Amino acid sequence: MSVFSLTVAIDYSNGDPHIGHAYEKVAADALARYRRLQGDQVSYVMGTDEHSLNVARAAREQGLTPQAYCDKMAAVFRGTWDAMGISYSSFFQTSDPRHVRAVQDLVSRIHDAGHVFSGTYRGWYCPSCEAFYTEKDLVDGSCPIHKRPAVEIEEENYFFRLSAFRDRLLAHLREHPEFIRPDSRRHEIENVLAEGLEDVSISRGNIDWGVPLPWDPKQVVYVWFDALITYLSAIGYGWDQESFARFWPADVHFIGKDITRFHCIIWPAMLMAAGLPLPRTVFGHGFLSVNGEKLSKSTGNIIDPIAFQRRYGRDATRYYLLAETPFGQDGNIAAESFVKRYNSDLANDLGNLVSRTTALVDRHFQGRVPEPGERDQLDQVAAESVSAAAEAMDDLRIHDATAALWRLVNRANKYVDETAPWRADVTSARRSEVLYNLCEVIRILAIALQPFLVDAPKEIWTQLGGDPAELANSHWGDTRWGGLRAGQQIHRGAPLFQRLDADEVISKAEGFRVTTTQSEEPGAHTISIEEFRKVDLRLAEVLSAEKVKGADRLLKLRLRVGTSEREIVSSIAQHYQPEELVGKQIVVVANLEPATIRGVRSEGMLLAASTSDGQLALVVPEKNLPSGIQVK
RNA sequence: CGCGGGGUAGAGCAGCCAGGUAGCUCGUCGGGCUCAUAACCCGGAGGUCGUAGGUUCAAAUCCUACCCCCGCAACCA
Repeated sequence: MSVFSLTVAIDYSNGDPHIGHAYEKVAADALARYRRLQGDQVSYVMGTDEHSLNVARAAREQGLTPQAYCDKMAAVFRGTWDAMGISYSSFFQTSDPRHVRAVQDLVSRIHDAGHVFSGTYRGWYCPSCEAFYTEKDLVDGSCPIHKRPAVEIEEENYFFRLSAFRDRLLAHLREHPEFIRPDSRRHEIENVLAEGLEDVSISRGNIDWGVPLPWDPKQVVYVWFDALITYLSAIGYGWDQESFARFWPADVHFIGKDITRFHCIIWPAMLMAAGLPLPRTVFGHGFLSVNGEKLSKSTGNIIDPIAFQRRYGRDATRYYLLAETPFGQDGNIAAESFVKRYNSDLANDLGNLVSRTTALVDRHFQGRVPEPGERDQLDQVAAESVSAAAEAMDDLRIHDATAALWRLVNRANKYVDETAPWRADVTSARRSEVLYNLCEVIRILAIALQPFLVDAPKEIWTQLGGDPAELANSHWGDTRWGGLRAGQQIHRGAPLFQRLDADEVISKAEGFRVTTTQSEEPGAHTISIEEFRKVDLRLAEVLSAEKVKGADRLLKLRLRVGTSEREIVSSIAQHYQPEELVGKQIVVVANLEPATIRGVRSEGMLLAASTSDGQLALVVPEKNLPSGIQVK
């Protein structure tokens, strides 16, 4: 028996699961189920990424210990995947003591092998939290708790000598082009490598929520290092050597394209440093949008996969995610495309095929599968369809696999029309072989559809009169023609997929609603009048404006503030032409600590309102007043 | 000149690497069938393949220039 090992990205346990999470899990689930059908022993690993400051904060806000909060969130995620029929074999939390030990073990190996040195780390620090943030944590460059700009600060900690692995990584990519897929992502990584690598910090001080470094417990392992190691710990690294030896290296890591670099550069370098084999393939899949708008954790626009499948069924949810968009490319979710795909593929093609076939068997053969005879080449069509589907799955082209199976569905529907078994002038023998062929096609589909749909295959099998346990134990090879026994009693059932009313789905858009959670209620944190007075807001007049070279978003503005002049840099180049700003009055923060951006000194900051989807408007006085006067 | 992907019927995509009647799904129009979930099957209309040049007997496909979108990187006082 061969082994197949795959993973999905562990989820940041700081928000509810949304359709984007579900997409990756469903795709991986299709692959896992397919490999099991092929007889493999499959490991499918997922989990939650918990050692983040935001997690600790959310726990505090809810009056829970970080661990209690993480367990609660893990239960939410697990519950979602269970409900969707995701057949994971291991769900691992990074707070699991076994994971903590695994991280310490691996980091020690890298350290002992001489790939770690101490150095100075520069990062974003929030004085109010007394803690460092990653860019991932920051909201518009500010601390997510206190909403004030994080300060760039330095700290002594430990570094991983990533730069030393550049040549080996390049060589690996050359020898194993399948290491990064799709190809476009490999090109991206090749370019990054060509430009050279910088060593990366792997620890943080001043944090107590995380994995302590074995050789310096005052520091914790940087969350990314920590998170990646889940791929090892979840399958037994450090606690079940036999399991680990069996399931490592992974065959595939499924990840979102945003984290390609971590998985294609840092992760393999870590493994090289620790003397472990690399995973065969890292697959960076595309992102889903909803009605053309990006899903994003920070703006909180999500579709709840559970609400969606409660309304439309989990097979429809799975099928839509898998068949609508080529895995690897970005996709869009919309009520219009969903209802079309549901009605045409699931209801009209597949469901109706089963319905008309069982109806004919019912009527003409008292519900018993008739005797086989001439196959009319349907056996060949079935074999081609099934093998094309297998080939597509082996190549991780999941949507091609469903398309291949639907070629059989469509051919069978056409066959019904060609043979017209309902007609009175069709001989009983002819009708018998035709309907056997159709039933056999349906049986084959029930087996081959199992990776993609979890409920419909059972229903089809049962309607055909088969034993569900037999289907559960079926093998991909059972799609060979002729497996159906004549005489089997069929049980005509309700339509597999009831057609949806397109107008109703589109107008109500149930389950599609994008819920935008406010990141924070206005006024949640109050400041005193004294604190406000510290901010020196002034009216200023734009004397001149020009683009900052080498930066797409930056404009350099020369301002008159009262009797003095100053320059500020602002990221509004995509919203305003330099010339249209000249002469305008704007509001600036006049006593902001100067900073140098892109080599240009900026003495202050202008006020503008912006939305998450990229609209921006300058704050300007309602009528012109002398520049330099205070705004309050 | 930072790197990469892309611009093909109303929509979404394939074809391009290995030039030679432009294909698929949905929609649309017409027909057939009436077993079936008003489903199924057949046929039609609809494309100067981003623009302009070039190579060639022949270019969506190769070459050059340009325009426009989208990622990544950079940048975000």
